[in-house]
Amino acid sequence: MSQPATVDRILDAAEKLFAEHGFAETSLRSITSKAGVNLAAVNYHFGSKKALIQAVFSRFLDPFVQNLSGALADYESGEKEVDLEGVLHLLVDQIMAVQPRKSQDLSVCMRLIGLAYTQGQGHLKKYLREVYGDVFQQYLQLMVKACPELPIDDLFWRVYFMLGSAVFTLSGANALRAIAESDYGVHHDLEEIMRKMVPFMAAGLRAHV
Amino acid sequence: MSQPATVDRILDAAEKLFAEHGFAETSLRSITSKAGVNLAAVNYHFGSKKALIQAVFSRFLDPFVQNLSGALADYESGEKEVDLEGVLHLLVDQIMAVQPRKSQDLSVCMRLIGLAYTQGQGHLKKYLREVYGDVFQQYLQLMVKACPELPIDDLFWRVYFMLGSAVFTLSGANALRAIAESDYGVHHDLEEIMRKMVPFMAAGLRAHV
DNA sequence: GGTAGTTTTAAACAAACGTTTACATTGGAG
DNA sequence: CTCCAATGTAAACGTTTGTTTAAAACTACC
Repeated sequence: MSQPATVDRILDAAEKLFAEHGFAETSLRSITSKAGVNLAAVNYHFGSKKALIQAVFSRFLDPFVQNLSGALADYESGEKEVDLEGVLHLLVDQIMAVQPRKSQDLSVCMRLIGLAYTQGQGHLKKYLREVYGDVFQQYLQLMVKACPELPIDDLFWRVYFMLGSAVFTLSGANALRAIAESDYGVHHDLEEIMRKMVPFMAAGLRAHV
Repeated sequence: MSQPATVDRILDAAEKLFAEHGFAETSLRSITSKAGVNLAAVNYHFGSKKALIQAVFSRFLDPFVQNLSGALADYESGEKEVDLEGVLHLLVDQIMAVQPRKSQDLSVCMRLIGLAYTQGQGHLKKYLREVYGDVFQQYLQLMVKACPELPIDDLFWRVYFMLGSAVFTLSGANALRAIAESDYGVHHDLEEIMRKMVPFMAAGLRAHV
Protein backbone atom coordinates (compact mmCIF):
# COMPACT_ATOMS: atom_id res chain seq x y z
CA MET A 1 0.00 0.00 0.00
CA SER A 2 2.45 2.67 -1.01
CA GLN A 3 -0.02 4.77 -2.96
CA PRO A 4 -3.09 6.35 -1.38
CA ALA A 5 -5.68 3.96 -0.08
CA THR A 6 -8.59 2.96 -2.28
CA VAL A 7 -11.09 5.06 -0.37
CA ASP A 8 -9.12 8.27 -0.91
CA ARG A 9 -8.47 7.51 -4.55
CA ILE A 10 -12.19 7.10 -5.08
CA LEU A 11 -13.00 10.31 -3.22
CA ASP A 12 -10.42 12.28 -5.20
CA ALA A 13 -11.69 11.04 -8.53
CA ALA A 14 -15.35 11.46 -7.58
CA GLU A 15 -14.78 15.00 -6.33
CA LYS A 16 -13.30 16.15 -9.61
CA LEU A 17 -15.71 14.31 -11.87
CA PHE A 18 -18.80 15.41 -9.91
CA ALA A 19 -17.64 19.02 -10.07
CA GLU A 20 -17.00 18.72 -13.77
CA HIS A 21 -20.09 16.87 -14.96
CA GLY A 22 -22.62 16.80 -12.13
CA PHE A 23 -23.83 13.88 -10.09
CA ALA A 24 -26.27 12.13 -12.37
CA GLU A 25 -24.00 12.58 -15.36
CA THR A 26 -21.02 10.97 -13.62
CA SER A 27 -21.09 7.17 -13.65
CA LEU A 28 -19.47 4.94 -11.08
CA ARG A 29 -17.56 3.39 -13.94
CA SER A 30 -15.92 6.68 -14.87
CA ILE A 31 -15.03 7.29 -11.23
CA THR A 32 -13.48 3.90 -10.61
CA SER A 33 -11.71 4.05 -13.96
CA LYS A 34 -10.15 7.43 -13.15
CA ALA A 35 -9.26 6.23 -9.66
CA GLY A 36 -7.74 3.03 -11.02
CA VAL A 37 -9.81 0.77 -8.80
CA ASN A 38 -12.40 -1.89 -9.40
CA LEU A 39 -15.99 -0.92 -10.11
CA ALA A 40 -17.31 -2.84 -7.13
CA ALA A 41 -15.02 -0.94 -4.75
CA VAL A 42 -17.49 1.96 -4.49
CA ASN A 43 -20.33 -0.21 -3.29
CA TYR A 44 -17.99 -2.12 -1.03
CA HIS A 45 -16.52 0.91 0.74
CA PHE A 46 -19.42 3.36 0.61
CA GLY A 47 -22.49 1.20 0.11
CA SER A 48 -24.08 3.19 -2.69
CA LYS A 49 -23.58 6.10 -5.04
CA LYS A 50 -25.67 8.36 -2.79
CA ALA A 51 -23.44 7.59 0.16
CA LEU A 52 -20.38 8.33 -1.97
CA ILE A 53 -21.78 11.76 -2.87
CA GLN A 54 -22.37 12.56 0.78
CA ALA A 55 -18.87 11.34 1.67
CA VAL A 56 -17.35 13.68 -0.91
CA PHE A 57 -19.09 16.61 0.75
CA SER A 58 -18.38 15.72 4.35
CA ARG A 59 -14.69 15.28 3.60
CA PHE A 60 -14.20 18.98 2.86
CA LEU A 61 -17.22 20.37 4.72
CA ASP A 62 -16.53 18.80 8.11
CA PRO A 63 -13.23 20.57 8.82
CA PHE A 64 -14.55 23.83 7.36
CA VAL A 65 -17.68 23.89 9.48
CA GLN A 66 -15.70 23.02 12.58
CA ASN A 67 -13.33 25.94 11.98
CA LEU A 68 -16.19 28.29 11.18
CA SER A 69 -18.04 27.30 14.31
CA GLY A 70 -15.00 28.12 16.42
CA ALA A 71 -14.44 31.42 14.65
CA LEU A 72 -18.08 32.39 15.19
CA ALA A 73 -17.81 31.68 18.88
CA ASP A 74 -14.64 33.79 19.09
CA TYR A 75 -16.23 36.65 17.19
CA GLU A 76 -19.39 36.70 19.27
CA SER A 77 -17.50 36.62 22.56
CA GLY A 78 -15.30 39.48 21.37
CA GLU A 79 -15.84 42.91 22.82
CA LYS A 80 -16.14 44.70 19.48
CA GLU A 81 -19.61 45.47 18.21
CA VAL A 82 -20.85 43.46 15.26
CA ASP A 83 -20.21 45.17 11.94
CA LEU A 84 -21.28 44.01 8.53
CA GLU A 85 -17.97 43.94 6.71
CA GLY A 86 -16.45 42.09 9.65
CA VAL A 87 -19.09 39.38 9.49
CA LEU A 88 -18.58 38.95 5.74
CA HIS A 89 -14.80 38.94 5.97
CA LEU A 90 -14.98 36.37 8.73
CA LEU A 91 -16.60 33.98 6.31
CA VAL A 92 -14.11 34.71 3.52
CA ASP A 93 -11.21 34.16 5.91
CA GLN A 94 -12.57 30.83 7.05
CA ILE A 95 -13.08 29.68 3.48
CA MET A 96 -9.53 30.62 2.60
CA ALA A 97 -8.21 28.94 5.73
CA VAL A 98 -9.52 25.55 4.70
CA GLN A 99 -7.77 25.76 1.36
CA PRO A 100 -4.47 24.00 1.99
CA ARG A 101 -5.73 20.43 1.68
CA LYS A 102 -3.40 18.46 -0.45
CA SER A 103 -3.29 20.31 -3.76
CA GLN A 104 -7.01 20.46 -4.18
CA ASP A 105 -8.72 23.29 -5.92
CA LEU A 106 -10.99 25.44 -3.81
CA SER A 107 -13.12 26.19 -6.82
CA VAL A 108 -13.92 22.50 -7.09
CA CYS A 109 -15.53 22.60 -3.65
CA MET A 110 -17.39 25.77 -4.53
CA ARG A 111 -18.70 24.19 -7.67
CA LEU A 112 -19.86 21.17 -5.69
CA ILE A 113 -21.80 23.39 -3.31
CA GLY A 114 -23.41 25.08 -6.27
CA LEU A 115 -24.39 21.72 -7.71
CA ALA A 116 -25.80 20.62 -4.36
CA TYR A 117 -28.26 23.51 -4.61
CA THR A 118 -29.20 23.12 -8.20
CA GLN A 119 -29.04 19.44 -9.09
CA GLY A 120 -31.79 17.10 -8.04
CA GLN A 121 -30.29 14.87 -5.34
CA GLY A 122 -32.87 15.52 -2.64
CA HIS A 123 -30.98 13.23 -0.31
CA LEU A 124 -27.98 15.56 -0.50
CA LYS A 125 -29.90 18.67 0.49
CA LYS A 126 -31.48 16.83 3.38
CA TYR A 127 -28.10 15.54 4.49
CA LEU A 128 -26.46 18.97 4.31
CA ARG A 129 -29.31 20.61 6.19
CA GLU A 130 -29.27 18.01 8.93
CA VAL A 131 -25.51 18.08 9.44
CA TYR A 132 -24.59 21.71 8.78
CA GLY A 133 -27.87 23.57 9.31
CA ASP A 134 -27.01 24.74 12.81
CA VAL A 135 -23.88 26.63 11.82
CA PHE A 136 -25.76 28.31 8.99
CA GLN A 137 -28.43 29.49 11.44
CA GLN A 138 -25.72 30.67 13.80
CA TYR A 139 -24.14 32.74 11.05
CA LEU A 140 -27.53 34.11 10.05
CA GLN A 141 -28.13 35.35 13.61
CA LEU A 142 -24.88 37.27 13.43
CA MET A 143 -25.99 38.89 10.20
CA VAL A 144 -29.29 39.94 11.78
CA LYS A 145 -27.33 41.69 14.52
CA ALA A 146 -25.21 43.43 11.90
CA CYS A 147 -28.30 44.87 10.19
CA PRO A 148 -30.50 46.05 13.05
CA GLU A 149 -32.54 48.55 11.04
CA LEU A 150 -33.43 46.24 8.15
CA PRO A 151 -36.90 44.61 8.20
CA ILE A 152 -36.53 40.90 8.78
CA ASP A 153 -38.22 39.80 5.57
CA ASP A 154 -36.05 42.11 3.48
CA LEU A 155 -33.00 40.72 5.22
CA PHE A 156 -34.22 37.23 4.43
CA TRP A 157 -34.33 37.89 0.72
CA ARG A 158 -31.07 39.81 0.66
CA VAL A 159 -29.26 36.95 2.32
CA TYR A 160 -30.40 34.73 -0.52
CA PHE A 161 -29.36 37.38 -3.03
CA MET A 162 -25.89 37.19 -1.47
CA LEU A 163 -25.88 33.43 -1.38
CA GLY A 164 -26.81 33.38 -5.05
CA SER A 165 -23.97 35.73 -5.96
CA ALA A 166 -21.47 33.60 -4.10
CA VAL A 167 -22.62 30.20 -5.27
CA PHE A 168 -23.11 31.24 -8.86
CA THR A 169 -19.89 33.18 -9.26
CA LEU A 170 -17.60 30.84 -7.38
CA SER A 171 -19.00 27.69 -8.90
CA GLY A 172 -18.37 29.07 -12.34
CA ALA A 173 -15.24 30.90 -11.28
CA ASN A 174 -12.81 29.03 -13.48
CA ALA A 175 -14.74 29.72 -16.64
CA LEU A 176 -15.40 33.34 -15.65
CA ARG A 177 -11.76 33.98 -14.75
CA ALA A 178 -10.76 32.85 -18.22
CA ILE A 179 -13.21 35.33 -19.75
CA ALA A 180 -12.05 38.16 -17.51
CA GLU A 181 -8.44 37.46 -18.40
CA SER A 182 -8.96 37.24 -22.16
CA ASP A 183 -11.31 40.25 -22.34
CA TYR A 184 -9.70 42.64 -19.87
CA GLY A 185 -6.24 41.19 -19.44
CA VAL A 186 -6.52 40.99 -15.68
CA HIS A 187 -5.91 37.93 -13.57
CA HIS A 188 -7.90 37.38 -10.37
CA ASP A 189 -7.48 34.45 -8.06
CA LEU A 190 -10.33 33.06 -6.03
CA GLU A 191 -9.52 35.06 -2.92
CA GLU A 192 -9.56 38.32 -4.87
CA ILE A 193 -12.96 37.49 -6.31
CA MET A 194 -14.35 36.69 -2.89
CA ARG A 195 -12.97 39.92 -1.46
CA LYS A 196 -14.50 41.81 -4.36
CA MET A 197 -17.83 40.40 -3.25
CA VAL A 198 -17.65 41.91 0.21
CA PRO A 199 -18.23 45.59 -0.66
CA PHE A 200 -20.86 44.59 -3.22
CA MET A 201 -22.78 42.54 -0.69
CA ALA A 202 -22.35 44.98 2.16
CA ALA A 203 -23.66 47.85 0.05
CA GLY A 204 -26.55 45.72 -1.16
CA LEU A 205 -27.49 44.74 2.36
CA ARG A 206 -27.41 48.35 3.49
CA ALA A 207 -29.45 49.69 0.57
CA HIS A 208 -32.64 51.61 1.38
CA VAL A 209 -35.66 49.37 0.85
CA MET B 1 -57.55 17.61 -33.09
CA SER B 2 -59.60 19.35 -30.43
CA GLN B 3 -56.96 19.27 -27.74
CA PRO B 4 -53.52 20.88 -28.11
CA ALA B 5 -51.29 19.39 -30.77
CA THR B 6 -48.76 16.74 -29.85
CA VAL B 7 -45.81 19.09 -30.14
CA ASP B 8 -47.25 21.53 -27.60
CA ARG B 9 -48.29 18.79 -25.22
CA ILE B 10 -44.72 17.48 -25.26
CA LEU B 11 -43.25 20.94 -24.73
CA ASP B 12 -45.60 21.65 -21.83
CA ALA B 13 -44.79 18.40 -20.09
CA ALA B 14 -41.05 18.66 -20.75
CA GLU B 15 -40.94 22.24 -19.46
CA LYS B 16 -42.43 21.31 -16.13
CA LEU B 17 -40.52 18.08 -15.66
CA PHE B 18 -37.18 19.61 -16.64
CA ALA B 19 -37.72 22.45 -14.19
CA GLU B 20 -38.65 20.02 -11.47
CA HIS B 21 -36.02 17.32 -11.87
CA GLY B 22 -33.35 18.62 -14.24
CA PHE B 23 -32.50 17.46 -17.73
CA ALA B 24 -30.55 14.27 -17.19
CA GLU B 25 -32.92 13.12 -14.45
CA THR B 26 -36.00 13.49 -16.66
CA SER B 27 -36.58 10.57 -19.03
CA LEU B 28 -38.37 10.79 -22.33
CA ARG B 29 -40.75 8.17 -21.00
CA SER B 30 -41.84 10.37 -18.11
CA ILE B 31 -42.35 13.28 -20.51
CA THR B 32 -44.40 11.37 -23.05
CA SER B 33 -46.36 9.70 -20.27
CA LYS B 34 -47.26 13.06 -18.70
CA ALA B 35 -48.09 14.49 -22.11
CA GLY B 36 -50.24 11.48 -22.99
CA VAL B 37 -48.42 10.80 -26.23
CA ASN B 38 -46.40 7.95 -27.59
CA LEU B 39 -42.76 7.59 -26.63
CA ALA B 40 -41.56 7.78 -30.22
CA ALA B 41 -43.30 11.12 -30.73
CA VAL B 42 -40.36 13.02 -29.24
CA ASN B 43 -37.85 11.63 -31.69
CA TYR B 44 -40.31 12.00 -34.52
CA HIS B 45 -41.13 15.67 -33.91
CA PHE B 46 -37.87 16.93 -32.41
CA GLY B 47 -35.24 14.45 -33.52
CA SER B 48 -33.53 13.93 -30.20
CA LYS B 49 -33.68 14.75 -26.51
CA LYS B 50 -31.11 17.51 -26.94
CA ALA B 51 -33.21 19.17 -29.61
CA LEU B 52 -36.25 18.93 -27.32
CA ILE B 53 -34.36 20.72 -24.55
CA GLN B 54 -33.40 23.52 -26.92
CA ALA B 55 -36.97 23.76 -28.19
CA VAL B 56 -38.26 24.18 -24.64
CA PHE B 57 -35.95 27.15 -24.19
CA SER B 58 -36.56 28.84 -27.51
CA ARG B 59 -40.30 28.68 -27.00
CA PHE B 60 -40.23 31.11 -24.09
CA LEU B 61 -36.91 32.82 -24.81
CA ASP B 62 -37.63 33.85 -28.40
CA PRO B 63 -40.54 36.21 -27.67
CA PHE B 64 -38.82 37.55 -24.55
CA VAL B 65 -35.58 38.38 -26.33
CA GLN B 66 -37.48 40.00 -29.17
CA ASN B 67 -39.38 42.23 -26.75
CA LEU B 68 -36.23 43.06 -24.83
CA SER B 69 -34.36 43.96 -27.97
CA GLY B 70 -37.09 46.41 -28.92
CA ALA B 71 -37.22 47.92 -25.45
CA LEU B 72 -33.45 48.38 -25.46
CA ALA B 73 -33.59 50.22 -28.76
CA ASP B 74 -36.35 52.46 -27.42
CA TYR B 75 -34.46 53.18 -24.25
CA GLU B 76 -31.20 53.99 -26.00
CA SER B 77 -32.86 56.31 -28.49
CA GLY B 78 -34.66 58.09 -25.66
CA GLU B 79 -33.52 61.53 -24.65
CA LYS B 80 -33.10 60.74 -20.95
CA GLU B 81 -29.64 59.96 -19.68
CA VAL B 82 -28.93 56.36 -18.72
CA ASP B 83 -29.48 55.69 -15.03
CA LEU B 84 -28.82 52.49 -13.17
CA GLU B 85 -32.21 51.87 -11.62
CA GLY B 86 -33.82 52.55 -14.96
CA VAL B 87 -31.69 49.94 -16.68
CA LEU B 88 -32.50 47.36 -14.03
CA HIS B 89 -36.20 48.14 -13.99
CA LEU B 90 -36.28 47.87 -17.78
CA LEU B 91 -35.24 44.27 -17.47
CA VAL B 92 -37.74 43.50 -14.72
CA ASP B 93 -40.52 45.07 -16.76
CA GLN B 94 -39.65 43.03 -19.81
CA ILE B 95 -39.59 39.84 -17.78
CA MET B 96 -42.99 40.60 -16.32
CA ALA B 97 -44.35 41.51 -19.75
CA VAL B 98 -43.69 38.05 -21.13
CA GLN B 99 -45.57 36.43 -18.29
CA PRO B 100 -49.07 36.08 -19.70
CA ARG B 101 -48.41 33.01 -21.81
CA LYS B 102 -51.14 30.54 -21.30
CA SER B 103 -51.22 29.89 -17.59
CA GLN B 104 -47.55 29.09 -17.34
CA ASP B 105 -45.50 29.82 -14.29
CA LEU B 106 -42.77 32.40 -14.68
CA SER B 107 -40.78 30.72 -11.98
CA VAL B 108 -40.61 27.61 -14.13
CA CYS B 109 -38.78 29.57 -16.81
CA MET B 110 -36.47 31.11 -14.24
CA ARG B 111 -35.66 27.72 -12.88
CA LEU B 112 -34.88 26.46 -16.36
CA ILE B 113 -32.44 29.30 -16.92
CA GLY B 114 -30.77 28.44 -13.65
CA LEU B 115 -30.47 24.83 -14.68
CA ALA B 116 -29.04 25.84 -18.05
CA TYR B 117 -26.15 27.46 -16.21
CA THR B 118 -25.53 24.75 -13.67
CA GLN B 119 -26.36 21.43 -15.27
CA GLY B 120 -23.96 19.84 -17.70
CA GLN B 121 -25.64 20.10 -21.10
CA GLY B 122 -22.80 21.83 -22.93
CA HIS B 123 -24.87 21.88 -26.09
CA LEU B 124 -27.48 24.04 -24.34
CA LYS B 125 -25.01 26.70 -23.24
CA LYS B 126 -23.54 26.84 -26.72
CA TYR B 127 -27.01 27.13 -28.23
CA LEU B 128 -28.09 29.90 -25.85
CA ARG B 129 -24.90 31.85 -26.43
CA GLU B 130 -25.17 31.61 -30.19
CA VAL B 131 -28.82 32.61 -30.35
CA TYR B 132 -29.18 35.12 -27.52
CA GLY B 133 -25.62 36.31 -26.94
CA ASP B 134 -26.04 39.53 -28.88
CA VAL B 135 -28.89 40.88 -26.77
CA PHE B 136 -26.96 40.07 -23.63
CA GLN B 137 -23.99 42.05 -24.92
CA GLN B 138 -26.31 44.90 -25.87
CA TYR B 139 -27.70 45.02 -22.35
CA LEU B 140 -24.21 44.85 -20.91
CA GLN B 141 -23.20 47.92 -22.93
CA LEU B 142 -26.09 49.82 -21.42
CA MET B 143 -24.94 48.86 -17.95
CA VAL B 144 -21.43 50.07 -18.70
CA LYS B 145 -22.89 53.46 -19.62
CA ALA B 146 -24.85 53.51 -16.39
CA CYS B 147 -21.69 52.98 -14.32
CA PRO B 148 -19.14 55.30 -15.92
CA GLU B 149 -16.83 55.56 -12.94
CA LEU B 150 -16.53 51.84 -12.19
CA PRO B 151 -13.40 50.03 -13.49
CA ILE B 152 -14.36 47.65 -16.23
CA ASP B 153 -13.09 44.50 -14.55
CA ASP B 154 -14.96 45.32 -11.34
CA LEU B 155 -18.09 45.89 -13.37
CA PHE B 156 -17.54 42.52 -15.03
CA TRP B 157 -17.54 40.68 -11.73
CA ARG B 158 -20.41 42.66 -10.28
CA VAL B 159 -22.59 41.85 -13.26
CA TYR B 160 -22.04 38.18 -12.50
CA PHE B 161 -22.75 38.80 -8.83
CA MET B 162 -26.10 40.23 -9.95
CA LEU B 163 -26.73 37.44 -12.38
CA GLY B 164 -26.08 34.94 -9.61
CA SER B 165 -28.51 36.64 -7.27
CA ALA B 166 -31.21 36.62 -9.89
CA VAL B 167 -30.73 33.11 -11.18
CA PHE B 168 -30.31 31.56 -7.76
CA THR B 169 -33.17 33.34 -6.05
CA LEU B 170 -35.69 33.14 -8.85
CA SER B 171 -34.93 29.54 -9.72
CA GLY B 172 -35.55 28.56 -6.12
CA ALA B 173 -38.25 31.16 -5.64
CA ASN B 174 -41.10 28.79 -4.97
CA ALA B 175 -39.28 27.00 -2.17
CA LEU B 176 -37.96 30.25 -0.73
CA ARG B 177 -41.37 31.93 -0.80
CA ALA B 178 -42.77 29.07 1.24
CA ILE B 179 -40.03 29.57 3.84
CA ALA B 180 -40.56 33.35 3.94
CA GLU B 181 -44.28 32.88 4.39
CA SER B 182 -44.05 30.29 7.14
CA ASP B 183 -41.24 32.05 9.05
CA TYR B 184 -42.25 35.68 8.69
CA GLY B 185 -45.88 35.47 7.67
CA VAL B 186 -45.39 37.61 4.59
CA HIS B 187 -46.36 36.70 1.07
CA HIS B 188 -44.30 37.91 -1.87
CA ASP B 189 -45.07 37.20 -5.47
CA LEU B 190 -42.37 36.93 -8.10
CA GLU B 191 -42.63 40.53 -9.21
CA GLU B 192 -42.16 41.78 -5.66
CA ILE B 193 -39.06 39.66 -5.25
CA MET B 194 -37.61 40.97 -8.49
CA ARG B 195 -38.33 44.55 -7.50
CA LYS B 196 -36.68 43.91 -4.14
CA MET B 197 -33.57 42.96 -6.07
CA VAL B 198 -33.28 46.30 -7.81
CA PRO B 199 -32.14 48.45 -4.86
CA PHE B 200 -29.90 45.61 -3.65
CA MET B 201 -28.18 45.32 -7.00
CA ALA B 202 -28.02 49.04 -7.68
CA ALA B 203 -26.38 49.68 -4.31
CA GLY B 204 -23.96 46.81 -4.87
CA LEU B 205 -23.00 48.12 -8.30
CA ARG B 206 -22.39 51.58 -6.89
CA ALA B 207 -20.34 50.41 -3.90
CA HIS B 208 -16.83 51.80 -3.52
CA VAL B 209 -14.29 49.27 -4.72
C1' DG C 1 -63.36 6.34 -53.07
C1' DG C 2 -58.82 5.55 -53.59
C1' DT C 3 -54.29 7.13 -52.87
C1' DA C 4 -50.19 9.71 -51.23
C1' DG C 5 -48.26 11.84 -47.29
C1' DT C 6 -48.25 12.69 -42.48
C1' DT C 7 -48.71 11.22 -37.88
C1' DT C 8 -49.31 7.66 -34.28
C1' DT C 9 -48.41 3.29 -32.38
C1' DA C 10 -46.35 -1.01 -30.31
C1' DA C 11 -42.34 -3.42 -30.19
C1' DA C 12 -37.70 -4.08 -30.21
C1' DC C 13 -32.93 -2.37 -30.13
C1' DA C 14 -28.24 -1.81 -28.20
C1' DA C 15 -25.98 0.62 -24.72
C1' DA C 16 -25.22 2.23 -20.09
C1' DC C 17 -26.47 2.32 -15.53
C1' DG C 18 -26.08 0.90 -10.20
C1' DT C 19 -25.80 -3.09 -7.75
C1' DT C 20 -24.85 -7.92 -6.41
C1' DT C 21 -22.65 -12.24 -6.49
C1' DA C 22 -19.15 -15.63 -6.04
C1' DC C 23 -14.57 -16.18 -6.18
C1' DA C 24 -9.39 -14.65 -5.72
C1' DT C 25 -5.95 -12.37 -3.12
C1' DT C 26 -3.97 -10.38 0.69
C1' DG C 27 -1.96 -9.66 5.39
C1' DG C 28 -1.45 -10.49 10.17
C1' DA C 29 -2.48 -13.30 14.63
C1' DG C 30 -2.40 -17.56 16.95
C1' DC D 1 2.04 -22.96 8.64
C1' DT D 2 -2.86 -22.20 9.31
C1' DC D 3 -6.70 -19.78 9.63
C1' DC D 4 -9.62 -15.80 9.32
C1' DA D 5 -11.21 -11.53 8.35
C1' DA D 6 -10.66 -7.77 5.18
C1' DT D 7 -10.06 -6.24 0.63
C1' DG D 8 -9.82 -6.63 -4.42
C1' DT D 9 -11.58 -8.61 -8.65
C1' DA D 10 -14.31 -10.40 -12.76
C1' DA D 11 -18.59 -11.39 -14.30
C1' DA D 12 -23.23 -11.15 -14.39
C1' DC D 13 -27.67 -9.25 -12.74
C1' DG D 14 -31.99 -6.73 -13.78
C1' DT D 15 -33.37 -1.92 -15.00
C1' DT D 16 -33.62 1.97 -17.42
C1' DT D 17 -32.05 4.85 -20.90
C1' DG D 18 -32.48 7.15 -25.90
C1' DT D 19 -33.33 5.71 -30.31
C1' DT D 20 -35.03 3.03 -34.31
C1' DT D 21 -38.13 0.09 -36.94
C1' DA D 22 -42.12 -1.33 -39.38
C1' DA D 23 -46.76 -1.43 -39.47
C1' DA D 24 -51.17 0.85 -38.46
C1' DA D 25 -54.19 4.92 -38.39
C1' DC D 26 -55.36 9.15 -39.88
C1' DT D 27 -55.86 13.39 -43.14
C1' DA D 28 -56.60 15.65 -47.19
C1' DC D 29 -56.71 16.09 -52.02
C1' DC D 30 -57.84 14.51 -56.96
